[in-house]
This record gives sequence, C-alpha cells and structure tokens, in this order.
Amino acid sequence: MYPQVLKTLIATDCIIVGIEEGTLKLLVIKRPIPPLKDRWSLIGTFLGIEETAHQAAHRVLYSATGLNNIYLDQLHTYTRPDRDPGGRVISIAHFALIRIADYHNNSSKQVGSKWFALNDLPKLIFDHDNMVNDALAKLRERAKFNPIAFELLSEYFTLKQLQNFYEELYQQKFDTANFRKKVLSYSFLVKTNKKVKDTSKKGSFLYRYDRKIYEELRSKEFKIRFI
Amino acid sequence: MYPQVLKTLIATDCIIVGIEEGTLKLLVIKRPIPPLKDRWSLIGTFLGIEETAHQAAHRVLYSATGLNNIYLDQLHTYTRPDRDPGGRVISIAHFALIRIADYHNNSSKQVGSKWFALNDLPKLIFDHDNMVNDALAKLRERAKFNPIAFELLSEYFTLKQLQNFYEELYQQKFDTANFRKKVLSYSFLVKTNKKVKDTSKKGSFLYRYDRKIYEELRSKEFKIRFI
DNA sequence: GCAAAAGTGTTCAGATTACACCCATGG
DNA sequence: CCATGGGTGTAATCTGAACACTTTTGC
Repeated sequence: MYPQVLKTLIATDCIIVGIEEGTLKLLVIKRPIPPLKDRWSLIGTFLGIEETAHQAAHRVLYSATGLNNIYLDQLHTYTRPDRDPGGRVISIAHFALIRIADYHNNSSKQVGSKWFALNDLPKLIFDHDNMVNDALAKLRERAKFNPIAFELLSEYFTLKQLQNFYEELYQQKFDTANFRKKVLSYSFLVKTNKKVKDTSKKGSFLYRYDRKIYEELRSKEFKIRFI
Repeated sequence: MYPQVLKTLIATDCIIVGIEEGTLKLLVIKRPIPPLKDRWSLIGTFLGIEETAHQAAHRVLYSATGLNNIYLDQLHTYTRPDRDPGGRVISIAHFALIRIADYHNNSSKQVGSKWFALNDLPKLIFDHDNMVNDALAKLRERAKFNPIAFELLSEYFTLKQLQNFYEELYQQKFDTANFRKKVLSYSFLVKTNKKVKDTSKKGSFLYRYDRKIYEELRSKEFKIRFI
C-alpha cells in the first residue's frame, strides 16, 4: 500500500530494576548474538509480526526471569541511525520492576544474566547506558506520586525497608519520624502482627500494601505524594 | 547482519497544540494519501534513512507550519499490528507546542491543515484519537512542574492569559489572588511597563518569561511548581 | 458615579521540618 | 544494664485555600 520507503527492524529493550539488601540493581545479560557478542547488554528482542511492543517486552521478560505479571512501562524509543552497528534498528525501551526474591525463587530463568548494583554497572553496548539513565530519571519522577515501591519490595516489608528504597533512589536521607508519619497518614499501608528481627533486637513490624485501598483513595482525587 | 525477522515502516505523528483566544487548539490535516485519503489526521511522515524520529518530526513540523525551533517532545510509540489498515506501521508520536500567532504570520505553511478547538475535534483516523488523549494527559502532568506555558503564549502576555492557559488545560478555575502570588513568587516573570487594554478599561501589564532566570533557579534545586 | 476587570492583603487550617524523646531486647 | 535500632510527640515554620478588599478607567 505504501511506497517503498525505509523499513527497519524494531527491537525492544528492557531496563529491569530490582532492590536487594537496600541496593538498587539492574538485570543485564551477556549478549548472545553478534555484533558485540558476549558483551553486557540490556535484555531485548525483536518485535514479532503479530505483536505489540508491550507484548514483545513481556515475552522477553518471561524468558529472562520466568516471571509473568511484571510491572512494565514504555520508556522511550531510540532511533539514531548509527545506534546499532549491526544494521538500522530502532529500539522501544521499556522499564520493568521486579521482586528479586521472586526471581531467585524461580527456576526457569535464563542463563547468562546477572544483577549488578547500579553504582557498579559494567559498560553496556550501544546506547544502553543512555537508556538506563533515562529509565532512572523517569523512575525518580514516577516514584514521587505513584506506588511503584511496592512493585519492588516483597509482599511484607518494614517501614525502614520502604524508607531505604526512597533513600537509595534519590540518594538522600529522610527523617524517619516524618517519613513514617507521611506514609502512614494514608491508610493503604496495613500493619501486620508479624515482627522481623534480622536488623535489631527489638524487631520491627511488617506492613503490606493494600492496592484496593490505594485505588479507592486515588479515585477520590486525593493528592497522594510519597516523598 | 540480523536474520530476516520483521521489518516495518516507521512513522512519526505530531500532536500540535496551540492556544488562541483562551482556547486550546490542535492542528490537523486532511490526509493526502490513501488509505482514508481526505479524512482528518494528525500530521506525520515516514522516517527517512538517515534520520532520527526527532529530526523527522521537526521536518514535518516545518513543512506543516513553516516554523523551526518548535518545542517538541517524544510522547509514546504505538505498535498495534492492526493500527494502520495500509500495512504494518509503527508510529512514534511526538507533541509540539506552537505559538498560533507565529503560525498565522507565516506564509510557508502547508495547505489543507486546520486548527480545531479541543472540544470541537473531528474524529481522527487510526489511533490518532488515543494519541491526542495521551498527549493531553502528558501535557497536564508536565505543565505542573515545567515552564511549557511560555512555549504557547506569545512573548509578552498578561497574568490573566497565563491563568487562562492553566484553567483551560485543567478545566478548572483558580483563585486569581493565589495564582498571581504563586507565579510572581518566582522571579522569572518580568513585568514590563507596557499595558494592554483590550479586555478592560484599566488595562493590564504585560509580562515576559525570562528563561535564564528560570534555569538558574532550577539549577539551585528549587522545587518549582506552577499549579 | 458606577460597572468591571486588574490587582492586593489578611486570615486560618493543614502540611512540612527539625529534633528531642521513649521503647524493647539480646548480649 | 546498656547500646542499638524501632518507634513517637511536639513546637516552629511554611504553604495553600478562601475571601474581602482596593485601584483604575471608559462610558
């Protein structure tokens, strides 16, 4: 139907973020195909014929981690003609948030992939370093107003772990008293009667995030800020 | 280099927004090519061989409006396999902010294009209605923290015009006293000694936006909210 | 002088900040 | 019994919303 103008390959690359022991980490892979085979790379794939970019990203996430139902959002599309020395390929980058514990518990994950702390990342191929920076910037924006912390933390977490996530993401300390008051002022953090004692003698209570309560609040047009 | 997987056409479509007489408007065009020739459509083009999406969007904006140096930002990439009945085409949507007065003053604009008020838009082809909705949502988000109002208003404007922009974008009224206090609390709105008398007998002072001052403020990590 | 838009001041409630303080417990 | 991290209370300050008010000018 259309005149024969440029046709290109479409890729999707995923910036996969998780938090472990208070440190933000990124899942990358030793690139399995040329060019630049065996160099560190984001995990990606080419778009299939009957597939949206979102579906392709979910497909590659499943093959990399064995997990479904992952938080996934389109980030930006990278189109520089020389970005991939293997040919003209544009890449629709997505970012994904993962509970690393779930990842470790899952057997069907891909070999050759590895979690790196953000401040210890190897050089990535192509423009993947840019993608990571853009993803982190977007994550910082989004985390101020959206409950994405709970996509990374495990189901039950302490308030200190929650605070650690924000401190790690924004690279700054927050006052504990004020932080607790703020997040507890909303009702969607539900205190359980379980205590965990791995960081103190007193032990600290576990909380869980109640999505229903959050969404009800949100629908009432409340301004909900996390930080 | 890569195996022969799917190659597709890449398009870019522009959501071109302006404000005129207190009303937000969108620039659309009677589609010049089949399929759906002569139906209302966003203005777009196919990506050239040695071109980024950003460059292609600027190219199509120039041909549509005769203007360069337009505020342009990537919005989202639309990839549904059936989105274009003419073939598999993915579209990298951008949104652009225009001073409509500049547009009218310019002779080299494309014929067949037309400004519609947002609440009077005709049905657009393909998924272009979705694109418009997504663009407006993003604009609303962005306008809270970024000085994009000044990309739409002319160089000199009254505070009432500025307020009108926000009232139009968010479809709600703001208290004039509080609005003025807020925007004037930052120093980047510079009062001139010119008055304009087309809406009142008293007349109202014109202000201009000083980008340098804004950027200096911003670099000092101030939290700058517009609304 | 008066209507009408431009522009200012005052008040009060709620949020934010800084910081001092209490609590529980394993060693 | 005390060091340590968990958890709470409070006063000072800042911000935002509401609304009453003054100013200027053409008719």
